[in-house]
Amino acid sequence: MSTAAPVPRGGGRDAITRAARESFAEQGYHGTSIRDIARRAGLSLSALYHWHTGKQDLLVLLIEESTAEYFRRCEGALDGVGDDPAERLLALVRATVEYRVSRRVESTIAAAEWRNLAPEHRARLDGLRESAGRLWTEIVDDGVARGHFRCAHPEDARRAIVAACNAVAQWYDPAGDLAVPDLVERYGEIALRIVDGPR
Amino acid sequence: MSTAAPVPRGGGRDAITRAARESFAEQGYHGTSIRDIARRAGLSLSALYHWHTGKQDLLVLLIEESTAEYFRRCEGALDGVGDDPAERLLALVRATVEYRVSRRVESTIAAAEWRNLAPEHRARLDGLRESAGRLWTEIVDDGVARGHFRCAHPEDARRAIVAACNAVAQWYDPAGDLAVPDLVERYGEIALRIVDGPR
Amino acid sequence: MSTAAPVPRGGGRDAITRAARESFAEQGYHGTSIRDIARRAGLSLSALYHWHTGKQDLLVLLIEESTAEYFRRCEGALDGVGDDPAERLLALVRATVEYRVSRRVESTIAAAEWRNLAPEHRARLDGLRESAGRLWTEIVDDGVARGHFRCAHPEDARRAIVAACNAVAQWYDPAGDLAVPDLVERYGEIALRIVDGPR
Amino acid sequence: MSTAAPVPRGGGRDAITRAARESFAEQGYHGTSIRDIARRAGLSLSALYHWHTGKQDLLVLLIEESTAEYFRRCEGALDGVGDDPAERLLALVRATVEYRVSRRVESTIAAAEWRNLAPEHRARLDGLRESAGRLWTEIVDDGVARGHFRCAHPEDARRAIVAACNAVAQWYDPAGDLAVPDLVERYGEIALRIVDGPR
DNA sequence: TATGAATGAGAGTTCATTCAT
DNA sequence: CATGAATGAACTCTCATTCAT
Repeated sequence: MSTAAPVPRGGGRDAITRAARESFAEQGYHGTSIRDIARRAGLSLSALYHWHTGKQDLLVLLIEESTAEYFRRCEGALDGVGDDPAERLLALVRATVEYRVSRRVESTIAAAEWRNLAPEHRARLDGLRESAGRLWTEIVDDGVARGHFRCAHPEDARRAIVAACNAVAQWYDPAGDLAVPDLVERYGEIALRIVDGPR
Repeated sequence: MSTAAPVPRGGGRDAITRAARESFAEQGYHGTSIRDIARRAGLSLSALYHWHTGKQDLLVLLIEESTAEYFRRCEGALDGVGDDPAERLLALVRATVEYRVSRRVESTIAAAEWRNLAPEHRARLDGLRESAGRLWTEIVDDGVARGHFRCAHPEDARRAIVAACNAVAQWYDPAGDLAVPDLVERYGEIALRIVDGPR
Repeated sequence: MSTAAPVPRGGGRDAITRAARESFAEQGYHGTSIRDIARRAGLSLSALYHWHTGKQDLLVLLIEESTAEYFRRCEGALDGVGDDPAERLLALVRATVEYRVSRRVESTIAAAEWRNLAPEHRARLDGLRESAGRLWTEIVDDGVARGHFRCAHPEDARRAIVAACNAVAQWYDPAGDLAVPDLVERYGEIALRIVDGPR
Repeated sequence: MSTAAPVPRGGGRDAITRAARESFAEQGYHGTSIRDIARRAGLSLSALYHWHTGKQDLLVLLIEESTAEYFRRCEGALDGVGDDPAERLLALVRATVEYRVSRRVESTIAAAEWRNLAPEHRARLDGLRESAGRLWTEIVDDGVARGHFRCAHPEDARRAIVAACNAVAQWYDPAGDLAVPDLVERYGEIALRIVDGPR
């Protein structure tokens, strides 16, 4: 099902994170044993401990890296556009959808296994998560305030948009016919409809 | 954190399912030990096995019951309305949102732990799940076909609506200010916007 | 595989010993759970404890009863014959073979599960067992002393005869063609050959 | 009662099989817990699982190895002699008796715990067992056919001989006065008497 | 008589992890 | 860099048994 190929010299670290990524995604954090990961990576248990301090370490690694990337993508996307709410909303939709399809596995792990982060790590990452959340709120609120968006319940509009974008990871098939830019456009359209913005 | 009250004689079965419900929701299926459940239920480990055949049994029980209820609610809701697509869509939104908030815990467990159902049970329940999914598809497709809905990508519209409704379970607070009928109205409005239907 | 028929009133006790007999024979003492027995008897666990004090009780019952019967049979057989060693040997062979085929199951249990008797019970039954053993020794020794049997190693002759007779329980099929009297005659012949007695 | 000496590093495997051997022999398969085995081996429970896949594995190991050895011994013994039935019978008696006393413990386990082999393993080993059984049958039948043996019921003769030889494991004391070659001679004599062969 | 409910101890097995080499 | 050997705690589940009714 995976990397049965011999691990290239020095490639141990990568092989392990890759194996952890797949295992956590398929069976969940608690459903995955550290032996599953080692086996999948084609390495010994001890090799795993040579590179990582433990199972939790692997989870943090995967979630932290991909969550940080999401945040960077969001900020980058917003940097590139003006202050028009619709434009900004579309930028955020694009960043989210692209992230969700390009980092399908990690983003799903992040969503499902967040609660299994050790408190110390969760606390730290909660900050990032909320920052990203605030970006959406600011944009929607601003759009409503300036009359670009017409929605009676901006909070719900925001939640609906985010939920719709996130759900993409659950069904999108990178090998299928639908190209990412088209996907982005579709969900931009949906987002604008939800806030009844200009189309 | 829970049922510290002594379990009345013969009340074991309920105490256990209740405890399982809470534990699975908080820590996930694999993250919950049956000792956790027994402790939470205020019973011995063996009592748990007196009432149930095992951990899997408890999971199936919770998921099956609530999934079946969801399906019943959907059909009931559609039975009560005519064949107008918008009306039918609103009925389904109402059934879904009401289910998601009234069975918040079980529905979340169902979503998160579906993969942990033993193959035999999953196979059986997959049927129910798909049937419910079809209800959405039929309505959206019909609305589009008859010109009541204007959306270029009905599949995505459907997914967005479902995702938005489902997400309600993650944040809605039954003890808060927002009443369920209002909640239903808000998400009905959002759904109609997504399909660009009559409002 | 067994008594699925409803248990006749008051027949509880018998149903249970019968079920224990079968279960111990098929799966051994430790391999049999008391629930197996109750299920096989078509009774509740509690009914079992109503009639017996526990699992050990059932084992003792079966072994003791059948061991005592064997001893009685042996003594009875010897009572009926004179003091000719060959005659006496044949009587003992007959008693043993008849016992082994008529109480096939219990005698096998006795042989296999003797070590699982609680020390108190084992001590008591060891006496019976040895008494029976002595009967063989006396006869063989007497036969040798009086010149009726010609064997250099009477101990081994005795062991060989006993082993051969006992083994009958492992293969004899009561429903088969071979009648018990014929069987007895065959093993009588074998026994006489082993001690090189008159034939 | 056993190996109290600290287990030398890397000597785990042997210590465990030795402990299993003793425990199974003394208390039976079901009567032995793997904790018993680990304790007796002077190792932790987990060490046991490091070397073996489970309790069944240990049973198979012991039975398979010793059953195979018995078969090898039989064939070896027959290879070394001509086609005279009496000679061949004596060879088989020797192989059996020697095996039974040199592998007293394992051979007893094999006899008592055969039914506890998982079906897959039992099926495989049943083959070996039957092959060994056929060796006896062929010899006795041949002896009768050629007039070297005079017995009316060769099947029973064969069973009696085998039972007598096997029983040796139950009482023979390697530390006692009786040397194995003498023992072999005694049972050879008994076997020849049973078939009424040339002495 | 007979039952259903409940239990504490222990079953076999797997867990994440450590350590000497 | 990497391994094989070993561990203690925890896992799911079954055991023989008891007790209130």
